[in-house]
Amino acid sequence: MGVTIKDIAKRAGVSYSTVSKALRNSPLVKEDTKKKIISIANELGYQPNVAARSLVSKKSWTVGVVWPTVERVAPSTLITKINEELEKHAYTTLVSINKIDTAIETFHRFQVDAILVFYDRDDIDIESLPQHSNIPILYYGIAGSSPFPTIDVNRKKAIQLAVNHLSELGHKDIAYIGDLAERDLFQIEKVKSFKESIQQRGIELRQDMIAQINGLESHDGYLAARSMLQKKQRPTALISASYDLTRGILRAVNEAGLNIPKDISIVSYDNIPQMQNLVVPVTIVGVELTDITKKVTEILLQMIESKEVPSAIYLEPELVVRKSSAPPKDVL
Amino acid sequence: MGVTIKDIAKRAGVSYSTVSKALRNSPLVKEDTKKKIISIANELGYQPNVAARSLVSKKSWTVGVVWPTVERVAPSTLITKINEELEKHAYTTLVSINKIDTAIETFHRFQVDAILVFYDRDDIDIESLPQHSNIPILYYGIAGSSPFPTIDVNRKKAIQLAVNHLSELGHKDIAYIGDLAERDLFQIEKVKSFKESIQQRGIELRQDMIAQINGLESHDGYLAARSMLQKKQRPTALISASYDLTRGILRAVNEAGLNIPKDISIVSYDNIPQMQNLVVPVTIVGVELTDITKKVTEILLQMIESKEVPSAIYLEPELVVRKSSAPPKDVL
DNA sequence: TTGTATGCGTTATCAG
DNA sequence: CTGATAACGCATACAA
Repeated sequence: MGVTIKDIAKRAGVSYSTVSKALRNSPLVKEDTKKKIISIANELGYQPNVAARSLVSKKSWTVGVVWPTVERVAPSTLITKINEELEKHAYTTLVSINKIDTAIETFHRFQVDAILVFYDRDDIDIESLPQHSNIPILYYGIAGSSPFPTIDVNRKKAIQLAVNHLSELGHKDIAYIGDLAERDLFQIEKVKSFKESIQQRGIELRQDMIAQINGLESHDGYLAARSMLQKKQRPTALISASYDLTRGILRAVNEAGLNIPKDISIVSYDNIPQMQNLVVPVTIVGVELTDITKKVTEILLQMIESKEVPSAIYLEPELVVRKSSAPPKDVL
Repeated sequence: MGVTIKDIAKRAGVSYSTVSKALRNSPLVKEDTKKKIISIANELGYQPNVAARSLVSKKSWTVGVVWPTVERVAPSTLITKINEELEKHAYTTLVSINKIDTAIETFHRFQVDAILVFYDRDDIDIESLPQHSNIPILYYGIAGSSPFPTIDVNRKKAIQLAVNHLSELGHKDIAYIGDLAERDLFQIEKVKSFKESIQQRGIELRQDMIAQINGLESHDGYLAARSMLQKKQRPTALISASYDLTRGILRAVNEAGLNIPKDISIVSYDNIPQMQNLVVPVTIVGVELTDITKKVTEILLQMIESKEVPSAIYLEPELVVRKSSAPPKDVL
């Protein structure tokens, strides 16, 4: 059996309520007694029983993260960072990889203080979700796609920034390389935004400027870019949907003997530091990772304190211009 | 506040102890009463409070999984499967992505029934781990590298099988493609076994037959294979350390215009179904995924029932010969 | 400054 | 079959 405050009390020759106070660092306990109790607790390897504690205090100091698509790499960095951030505020995070409804159920049973849901597929059965949960639930995804408050990094706006940037430089033949096959809301959102933005700039939308690929791995980007570059009317600029794709694209461009940005410009989604360290520092659009984690943590804490939060929180993406984008040849 | 059995009792006009029994499907409650109570519970959206339950019954029906290296893709499928398997036995699994010692601490506070630790780095501070835990801990890794009982899929043996298979076919120039840069125990173990096995077969160990690569992505395998194939004394067989690497290797071989298995044989680690669906069905070594998940679950359940388990459980890898391996040309 | 008593939601034991 | 009641480990209002 685990060691309890009663065991400590016995050893210290005090009542167990004094132990409880001492361990919670209450000012109502003499320093000497406190020290003694704490040292005994450490000696015995005491771990407070969450069950008992949260039963009485109705707080578990735990945030549940719902992450049914573990296989996807993208959110893992994000989750790691959010975990670190929450730790600073004394919260522990626990992850469930079950499907969304059972995961939420589990976290209810565990009485976590808040739930963060990651989900990017379009196959959620909204009906099956608890319509009013007594535990606050925050969604990370696309505003409006779920009944919960949602943090949206505004992929729509990000792609728009990319298109506008290239268009302002004078590009007319802009291609988009991103996954179309997956039933992935984030990818769908980005392609949609590409089409809209192109038309808003008064550029004719050519279907062959949208790559047909089936994955988000580096190699998928490579293949897509290669076939793009072989076209008779080759694009003068490429927009990539992710870091991994960009790496592949860079390889294809290199193999084709083209110069970036002289022969072709590249703008990539994903605002992460690694983008600077590629063969050519790449122009990027997106919300900075630390901005996301900070915001997510902030909102979660607000929800826990039962403050009102808006139903949609948009994070503003930025455009960071680097060496990979420049005016096209004919404009120079 | 959440709804409790007392709320249900009030609505049903019975005592809350009757409700408790009814919900646990006790035979001591009349069917009618039971039905009524259950329907009220559903109506109210009742969720049993794990805190209270595990406080009295000393069982949380939960297994904690320690997985500090979320960014690594490899274990994710495994964890998903283990989760499914445990579900069949009424257990919930919760994942912690914290570092190993704090994760174990957390799970202690949550009083989970067992802890499964995934860790493949060599930088664990064994001293910092609880030396005797009242909660059973199972390690997934390399036997002997931790103080806990360990499930070991015997990578050593697997690579040996690969080497022997190729050697028996008549190959002498066998190269190994796997990551050497990472401080990853699994990779280290495999390279080590390659060297030993080669020598055991009386083949001279050439250092240039071990690829120097820095990652486990498909593209890393591609690059490594390409440079291998350009050597003056080209290997007649390649052993790959993982599925992803193999995909890259296949591409490189194809580009070089070589035929598998006529010009070169391929044997890959990772016993997963996808291996059959590559351009050439690939000969593989390793323990089948389902064998691993079944075994892990079995051992976990045994530990929970406080049965003794051996300190090292080796899972026997198998060799599945497919189209990608054949005798070298000179032997034909 | 310390100790006593109560209750959190549930299960389990015992009496009705 | 059903209903009191004790106990699980802890925090806290209150008493000493």
